[in-house]
Amino acid sequence: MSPTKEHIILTSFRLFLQKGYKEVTMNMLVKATGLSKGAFYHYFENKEQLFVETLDNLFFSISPFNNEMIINPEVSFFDYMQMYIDNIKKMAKTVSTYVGEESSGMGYYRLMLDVAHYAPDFHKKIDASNKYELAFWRKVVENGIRKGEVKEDLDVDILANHFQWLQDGVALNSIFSGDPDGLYSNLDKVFSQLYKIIKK
Amino acid sequence: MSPTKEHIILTSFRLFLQKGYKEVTMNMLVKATGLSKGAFYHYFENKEQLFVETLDNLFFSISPFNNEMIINPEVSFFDYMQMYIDNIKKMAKTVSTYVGEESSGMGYYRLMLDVAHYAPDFHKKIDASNKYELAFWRKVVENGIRKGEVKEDLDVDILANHFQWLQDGVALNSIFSGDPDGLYSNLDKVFSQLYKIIKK
DNA sequence: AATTTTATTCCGACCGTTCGGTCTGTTATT
DNA sequence: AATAACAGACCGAACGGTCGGAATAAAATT
Repeated sequence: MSPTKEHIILTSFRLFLQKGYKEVTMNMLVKATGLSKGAFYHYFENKEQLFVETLDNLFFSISPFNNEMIINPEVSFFDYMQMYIDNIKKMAKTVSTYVGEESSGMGYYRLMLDVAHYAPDFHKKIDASNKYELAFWRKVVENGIRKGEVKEDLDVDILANHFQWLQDGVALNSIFSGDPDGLYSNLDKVFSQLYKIIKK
Repeated sequence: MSPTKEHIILTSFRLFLQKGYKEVTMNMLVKATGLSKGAFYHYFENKEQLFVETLDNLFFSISPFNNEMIINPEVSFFDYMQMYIDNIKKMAKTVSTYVGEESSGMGYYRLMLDVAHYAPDFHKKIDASNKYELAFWRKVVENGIRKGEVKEDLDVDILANHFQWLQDGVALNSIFSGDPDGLYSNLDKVFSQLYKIIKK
């Protein structure tokens, strides 16, 4: 990909993440990139395609999962929990790298809503990502039960969902309360206590 | 308040809830109300003030709490949990009454983001509402512990937050997955299992 | 009670601005 | 010489908002 195009995409992503699709105008993008209208419409058909291509390149690369997250039967439930929190932390760092300092994580949710509205196809990708995350928790829970670390009279699906939902809720709340750092400490606290009561 | 103004506010709220602030144009509102530009700008200074006033009248009246939710020491933790779920259900029903059928609950979150952006003062109200909800859970948990229904070696604050975050996470997920009814069943499942493990 | 005056409510054509997008021309690359 | 990479003036449409006036209701005067 041409360096100019890459520059456009990165700058656009930053702005979309800060303000959302509708709030970002082409002239803002032109100004922010230091380029011209001509350059934009040379590389992209229209604003919507630019948005979609931007998402395709960067939005879905932000994921709390990496290669280390592949399930290893040796690793304990507790360690996976910590690993998960670390990855959330990394992901948040990645987002704030793109977005600079402003707008905290609010833009991330805004963008998810825009995705649902302007690029309904990507909605499936978000769905798939959620499914993947759920499958992760499912395996971790199963593993924990098999190893005798976690109580066995618990419904695996519900507990897997429990962790995922809890993470979503904490993230949502830390974003809306404007306390991005609360995400980690709160996640740590509530996960630890939950672990304490599901531990055999 | 004049019936016309009330009509404007209700119609506007419906549309804002469906599409978000920027996506709703004055002409759409004019058409939807069956009135005219003149009528709008007779009652409101500009679009933003209309938005703010609409929120003030309707958005903040939607709350999962009503008079029955005042803490009664006689009521068990379990019953409060059920009551809470019922109120969530009622709240969702209220929203869908306003919004008609479309747009599910996605619009609710979109509107919360718009609130944070266009009416930062209301951000405090959302905060206050969260604090209130948290205080509710806190009392319920304390009461549950005092009555010997809930394990006493649990941190009250964390557990109170736990329930609230969990609710947020389930709501967020059911909205994004486009399964509004999943909210109730999932909430029921995960709350029940959580209850099982915090029960003395 | 009838009539005039005043104020309110509402209409819709219209305004300036901004939006996404186009098009012609210039510069750099091959 | 030909093509790709940009620049930026420009366009029609749509935006939020204005304004003079018509319709209606309320108050005042006769």
